[in-house]
Amino acid sequence: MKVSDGSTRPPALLVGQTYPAGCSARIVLDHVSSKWGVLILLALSDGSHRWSELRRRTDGISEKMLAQTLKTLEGDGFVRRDAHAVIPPRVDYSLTGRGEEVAALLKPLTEWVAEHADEILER
Amino acid sequence: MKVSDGSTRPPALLVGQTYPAGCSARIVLDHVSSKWGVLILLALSDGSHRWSELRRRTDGISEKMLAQTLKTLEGDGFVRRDAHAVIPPRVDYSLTGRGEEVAALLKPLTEWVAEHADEILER
DNA sequence: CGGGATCCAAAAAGATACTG
DNA sequence: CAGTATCTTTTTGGATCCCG
Repeated sequence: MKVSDGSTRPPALLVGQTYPAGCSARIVLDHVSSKWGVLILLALSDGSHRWSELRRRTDGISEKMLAQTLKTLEGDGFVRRDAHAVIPPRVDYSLTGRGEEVAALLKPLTEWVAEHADEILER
Repeated sequence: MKVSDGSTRPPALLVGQTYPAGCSARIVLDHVSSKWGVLILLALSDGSHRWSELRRRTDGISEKMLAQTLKTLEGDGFVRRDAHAVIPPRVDYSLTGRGEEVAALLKPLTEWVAEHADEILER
């Protein structure tokens, strides 16, 4: 008899490992802790922003990566997208409740890094 | 008269932005929050481990990326490398004080993600 | 065992042009 | 303005060989 639940993903925890490759935690962690994911979650942590604002605030990001990262974060339910039917178009992005939760956890990390970065890189 | 301090890196903060591209905070943040950086800091947060252990614990990592990530984290002063002059060679990796600090900040994030990942990805 | 060096294939990121 | 489509460049990863 088959006991598989049909999932193709590895379990969340294996003894002696951090997380198995391809497990759900690794997938979501990659989204959240990705180079641009962190910065966008951070940029949205002080409220709603438009596409063009996010592009400026997230210095150095390409349009492609902004679109891609926003879609990923929206797909994970971290970011809400509000498109207004006006001309010229206006789209606002903001954090969901779930997004606020991770952003709150991200914040201490980024603050610690910002405080110590110069010291870390000197030499 | 020139007032530059000789640094080629942007300042740590600019109004209306998260962090400027290429600034020290962004550089260190990329190291810490990188796909493998997070997992290795996490793997070391419960104590010292050997190369081969880290390779197994960090499921899916290649030798190349393990070496590269360890060097980066060592260069940033997050990881300490202890090579014992024995045959066969034995090298232990552990967190420095600074490494413990970031790992402590990383932990709540990874735990939150591990707890919610399945729910986030379902559908 | 714990790597470093090299070469190649694949994937991710970036730049740019174009569109509703 | 807010993207999409396309092309190029960079980064990553795997495999292999070598060495102390």
